[in-house]
Amino acid sequence: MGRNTALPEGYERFRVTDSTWPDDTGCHLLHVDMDAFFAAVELRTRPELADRPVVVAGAGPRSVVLSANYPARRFGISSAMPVAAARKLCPHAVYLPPTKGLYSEVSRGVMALFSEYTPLVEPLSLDEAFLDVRGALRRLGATPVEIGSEIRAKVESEYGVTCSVGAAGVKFVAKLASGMAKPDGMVVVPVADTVSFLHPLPVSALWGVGPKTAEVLRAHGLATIADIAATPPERLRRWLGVATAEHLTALAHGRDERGVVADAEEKSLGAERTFDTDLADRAEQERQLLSLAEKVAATLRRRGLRGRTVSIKVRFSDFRTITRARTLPTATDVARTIHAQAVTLLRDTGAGAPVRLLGVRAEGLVGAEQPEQLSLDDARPVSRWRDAEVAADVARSKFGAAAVRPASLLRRDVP
DNA sequence: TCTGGGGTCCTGCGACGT
DNA sequence: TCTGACGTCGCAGGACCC
Repeated sequence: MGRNTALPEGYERFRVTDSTWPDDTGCHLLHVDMDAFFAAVELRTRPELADRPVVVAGAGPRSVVLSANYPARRFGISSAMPVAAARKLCPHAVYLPPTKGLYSEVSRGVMALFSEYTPLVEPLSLDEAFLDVRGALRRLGATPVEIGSEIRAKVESEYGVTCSVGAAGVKFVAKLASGMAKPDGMVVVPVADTVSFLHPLPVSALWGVGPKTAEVLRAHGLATIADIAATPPERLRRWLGVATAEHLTALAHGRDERGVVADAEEKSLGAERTFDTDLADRAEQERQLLSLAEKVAATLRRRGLRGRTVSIKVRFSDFRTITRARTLPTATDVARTIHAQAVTLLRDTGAGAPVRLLGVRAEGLVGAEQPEQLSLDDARPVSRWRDAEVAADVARSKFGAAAVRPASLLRRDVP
C-alpha cells in the first residue's frame, strides 16, 4: 500500500501512456504495488460499491483503517488512521470488516503470476513485490515496459484488482516510481535520469526517513533529496548516526546496491493483541499471554521453525511501551515453554498497571530440523508437551481453530 | 484523530571472557 | 592479584516499513 506520492509537477515525462514511454533501457527492477488492495479485493464481490467510499477496518473501538479505496481517500481517509477519525471525515462511507485469509489467498496467486516471469520475486508484504526481470528481458525478447504492462493486464483480468508498476535501475527508485504511478499506472525512471528524478523530491520520499528523521533533517535546513546529496557525510553522521547517514547519502546519489532477494529467511515471528478495554487483572493478562504463546508456537511448528529468544511487549494505558526478552538454552516451538518465559518476563517488570496491548515474539529463529540440545532433567516433560501440542495442531487442521484449546482459555470467551 | 499488527534494523549499554 | 582494553553477546528502546 506504500506511501502515496502523487506524480509531482513536471514528472509527467516519466509516465507510461498508450503512445509514449521513457527510455527503459537498464530498468530491469520492477516494483509492483496493488492499488488499495484489501478494499479492491472486497469490491470484487460488491461491484455496486465501486464508486462509493469503502473502508476495510476492524469493528473494535480501537481499530484502525486497513485499506481505503480511492473515493474514500478523497475524504482524507488513509490506512492506519483510527476508525473513529475516519468516521468523522466520512460517516457515509461503507465500512467492511476484513475477510480472514482472503487477501493472503489472492496475494499468493498474484505472486505466483509474477514468478511466471522471473524466479527473482521479493514480496515486501501481501500487496507488493520487487521483481528482477533481467533474465525475462532476454528470454522473452521484451522490454521492461512491455513486461510491466503485461503483468498489470494479467493481474486485472485474472484477479479482478489493479496494480501500479515502477521500473528503474535500482530498487528504491522503482518503489518511488510505483507510488507515483498510482492508481492503475506505470512510471519508468530512465537510468540516466535517476538523480534528476530524485533531487527535487522531499527528504521524506527516501526509504528510511520517517517523521523523526525528517524532523532532524528539517531542523538542519534540509528539505529535499538534493539537500542531502549536498551535505558532507560527516555532518549527516553526527546528526543521524553512522548507518542511517551512509544509507541516506547513497540513496540521495541514486546508489542502491541491494539486489532482489527471493526466499529471505525470517528473523522473528510474533503475535500481539490490543484489548478493547485495558486489562488490569494480572491473571487475565497471563491468560492472554497463553493465547498469544499458543498462536506463536503453532506458527513456528507450521513453518518448521524454533525460536531461541522469547520477548514480550507491554503497552500501558498511557501508550508507554516496554519490551523484555530472555534467551533460552534451547530453541523451542512449544507454547508451554514460551508462555512460561513470557509470564516470568511480565512478572519481572514488577508493574501491575493496566495494559492496552500484550505481545509475544520468538526471535533467533532456527530450523526445527536442527537437533535440540536437551538437558536430561527437563527433556522428557517438554517433549511430552510438544507431542500434545502437535496432536492439537492435527485436530485443529481437521476440525477448525476452536477445536482444541488449553483448559485455561476455555473459562471465558477468549478469541 | 488518538494511535493495529506484523515485521526489520540500528544504537547504546552492560555483562562477560580473554 | 588487580586492572584496563577489546570483542562479543544479550537486552531495551526507538525508528521505520507496509
